[in-house]
Amino acid sequence: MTATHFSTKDRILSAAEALFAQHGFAGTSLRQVTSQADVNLAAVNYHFGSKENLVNEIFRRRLDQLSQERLDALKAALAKDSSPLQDILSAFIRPALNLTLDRQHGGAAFVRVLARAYAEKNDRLRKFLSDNYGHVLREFAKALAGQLPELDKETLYWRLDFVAGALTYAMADFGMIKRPDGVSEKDHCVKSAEQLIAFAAAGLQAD
Amino acid sequence: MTATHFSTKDRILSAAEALFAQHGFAGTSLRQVTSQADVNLAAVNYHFGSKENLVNEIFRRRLDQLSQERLDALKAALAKDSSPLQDILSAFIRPALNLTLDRQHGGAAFVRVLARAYAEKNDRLRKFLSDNYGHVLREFAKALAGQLPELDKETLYWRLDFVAGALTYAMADFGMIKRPDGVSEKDHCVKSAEQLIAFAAAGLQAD
DNA sequence: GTCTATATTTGGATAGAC
DNA sequence: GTCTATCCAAATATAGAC
Repeated sequence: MTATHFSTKDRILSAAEALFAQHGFAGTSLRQVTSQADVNLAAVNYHFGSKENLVNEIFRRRLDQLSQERLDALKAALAKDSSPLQDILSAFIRPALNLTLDRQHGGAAFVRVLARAYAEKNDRLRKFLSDNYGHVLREFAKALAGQLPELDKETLYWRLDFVAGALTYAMADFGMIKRPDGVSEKDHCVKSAEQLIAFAAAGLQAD
Repeated sequence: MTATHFSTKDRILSAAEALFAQHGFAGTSLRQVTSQADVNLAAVNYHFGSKENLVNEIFRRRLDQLSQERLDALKAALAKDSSPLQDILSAFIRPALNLTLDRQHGGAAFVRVLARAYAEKNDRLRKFLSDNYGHVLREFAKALAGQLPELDKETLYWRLDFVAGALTYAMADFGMIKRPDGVSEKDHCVKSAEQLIAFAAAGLQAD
């Protein structure tokens, strides 16, 4: 396979990701997917077995990479002499927000798929995500707890939930903030990350 | 109509709200709705014209009340000699979290419907919400700006987005935090509000 | 306003040729 | 691995009796 060739499987994944981002899982038909991917209707069931499994594969393709980037960044932050809160938060937040930059490869669409997944609260999908990627969150909770020794565990978990909510919201571009015309996408993303890290660090350290 | 009588229309609204919360808009069929409401399949189209209009009516029923409660609480907070940040945030956050307590009347389900609405990013629905309830958010932004004079407008809007995200996330119970067995629902809600207000106030005041 | 019955469309999935 | 054709279930919506 050359660098410019995309297999039927890849084309289906990318088309499905874009459509799921726009219309949701239930709101997207396999006919739309195969049409946009320019493959035959039967191809989805051939390559993925079912619509549900196609959804799982979309998550796997993105989250394997995102988790690795987050853990690598966390490791680097913890390896330093001091590991300020901001560096740990940065390790969690920046790789996620960077996905929103990746329009070329559909990362931006995936971010919205992820936000939908939270809203859907599909039990099987949640179990899939928890089983496969829950350990990443636990690593970060542990690292943050180390920097906030005065905080009781319960409060820490509350606040981590709030950070996750703010991040999801910011990533999926739900809010009022729109990128101004003069600002590049990359600069906007960097700014988002800085703003969120400062906000989250202060919130985590509230009295 | 007596206090204990619920019209076909009301029963449809409540059943639809509960089902939309659980399975999403596209994921819920009118057959499920009419079956759960114990009305005939044809009743939805008779009373609401279409599925889409049924969705809008669900939002109208809840948001008219929520917006009024928020604005009343804001007015009360601003009428006092001093209006600390926490009181303004409380006016925004508590009425929303109180909805999660209202299991009797389905408010808890609506909260998740609202979270879905953000994720859906349905343009017609977003316009409906912005047109009808956008002024509430602007009132709060103005009030908060008055308490944070040193903050530039752009940063304020960023942080408001983060607060909205954290609130949505907390309300819809997406995160890791689960209500412990020994704690009543009401206590859990009060605790959520306190935690979020403290977190948001600190975040808003970050350097 | 409510019912039964049904028209019409659309969806996921599969069989079987190539 | 890919295609056409098709099955079958489920969906929205409507027509017309009561």
